[in-house]
Amino acid sequence: MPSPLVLKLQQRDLLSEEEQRVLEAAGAAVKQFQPGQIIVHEGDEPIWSCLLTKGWAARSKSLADGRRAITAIHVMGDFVDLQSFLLKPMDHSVVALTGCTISLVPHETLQAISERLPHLTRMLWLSTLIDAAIHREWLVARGQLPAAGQLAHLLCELYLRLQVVGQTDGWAFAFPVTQAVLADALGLSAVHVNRTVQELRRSGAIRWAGAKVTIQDWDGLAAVARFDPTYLNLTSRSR
Amino acid sequence: MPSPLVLKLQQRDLLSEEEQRVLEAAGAAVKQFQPGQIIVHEGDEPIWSCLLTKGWAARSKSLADGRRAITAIHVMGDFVDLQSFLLKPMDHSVVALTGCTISLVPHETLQAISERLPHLTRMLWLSTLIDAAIHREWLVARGQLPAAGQLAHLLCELYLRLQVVGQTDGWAFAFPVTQAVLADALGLSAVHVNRTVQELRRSGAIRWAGAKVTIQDWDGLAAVARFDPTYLNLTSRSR
DNA sequence: CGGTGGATTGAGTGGCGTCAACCTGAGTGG
DNA sequence: CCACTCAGGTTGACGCCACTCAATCCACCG
Repeated sequence: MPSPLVLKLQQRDLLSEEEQRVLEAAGAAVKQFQPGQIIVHEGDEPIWSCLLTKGWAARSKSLADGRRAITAIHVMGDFVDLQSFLLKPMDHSVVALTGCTISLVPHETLQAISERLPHLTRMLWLSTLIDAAIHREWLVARGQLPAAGQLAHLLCELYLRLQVVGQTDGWAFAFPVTQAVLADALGLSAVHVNRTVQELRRSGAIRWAGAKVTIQDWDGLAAVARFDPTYLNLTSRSR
Repeated sequence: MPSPLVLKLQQRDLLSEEEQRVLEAAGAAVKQFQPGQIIVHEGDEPIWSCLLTKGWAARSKSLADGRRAITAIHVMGDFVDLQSFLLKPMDHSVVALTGCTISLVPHETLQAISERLPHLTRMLWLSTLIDAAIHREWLVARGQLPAAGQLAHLLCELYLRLQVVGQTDGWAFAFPVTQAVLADALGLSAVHVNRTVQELRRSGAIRWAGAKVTIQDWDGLAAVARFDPTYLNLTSRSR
């Protein structure tokens, strides 16, 4: 059974046996985190990068006045701070949203990959490029969509990303995230997130109870969100 | 005289003679664009990437209803669509904001670099990571700052980026961009951008006449913007 | 059974959007 | 040399989306 990271990359291009082996062996240690715990601190200069193998995490930046902004939500298989290999110091923190299992990949290992395995290097590069594409998409949503559109967009995106790593169940997926977290991710207030969730529920596009979201009307949801999955690069081609 | 791209990368880590030579020789052709002209179309799968050697450009995404969102503003020395080397098809367009000179770098050349020059590859990777860091910073500003803060943030960022490529003149820089473009970049209406510009002028933080912006009070501007330049990675270290 | 985190609801407010008019300067042509 | 045009900047009136504050509900848990 391939790891979720391999699944994710294989979706975009074939990995050789050797590349898969190198990736599976890249983690030097495994660490557990509690919900709310900080996985990587803003300002740090880590000597390894964190591969999220279980749970949900977010990149967050806290402002002087106590507010915080979430700039990315990560799921199983995401290399949450791969960029810290080259980008130092960390300009944001990584927080565990649920209990998390993290595999620590030493920067030495990434350095070695970049020296000896050009194609695998490009695939890792690609995964940071997809992160950037997601950021751009969030920026568009922020500027142009009303709250319901933004929330719908996030749900569409997460559904597809979870599907890639086998974490969906038909049209449903586990979404163990509080509305306060969503507020920080969408740039809305918690109160307004709540009203927006209800709006989507009432429209019949989704069902959302506890930590489980079910998409009842993909087309409707995608229409509200103006969702176009191109940016996720979910097709396999030579890279 | 090194090219602006070399200047930009040298700011982050030393480039060897060979790496500089390769970069300077990477452009296979030069192309001119008029203001408003589209440099790369959304949906295309270019076989080269565009290095902006003169002028201003933006990444933009237009929505069904005719609105457009600008997700990045680029200046001399920026590799505007380096990501199209690995990320296909283009999920957004690149537009010339002024007259532009573009140097076309074939993906073949980038491929060759990635196979033979690991350090230079990491430096190019780095430059896309800085783009992503800028996206994150914009996301934070969008969610957490009022209009004046957002605009101030953009000005602080552009000032530093222009300084790296020698395009500032003391505290002043040329900023040949209409308020309508700014509106699309900040997710505001053109009318509100206008009022916000006036607010910053009145506060004494900047002077802004025609296409020239002068920062009169950096600390004040940075305070309004909650600006912290860490994310631009403007220090040299081994990468 | 009280405590606690999260979801929900209501009332009142304000930042920013829209619409629409007007101003200004640069370029053009008669 | 002036009328005209046009893009971009500026201003005012008015409305709405989303914010804040504050209370209440609910489920779970020690």
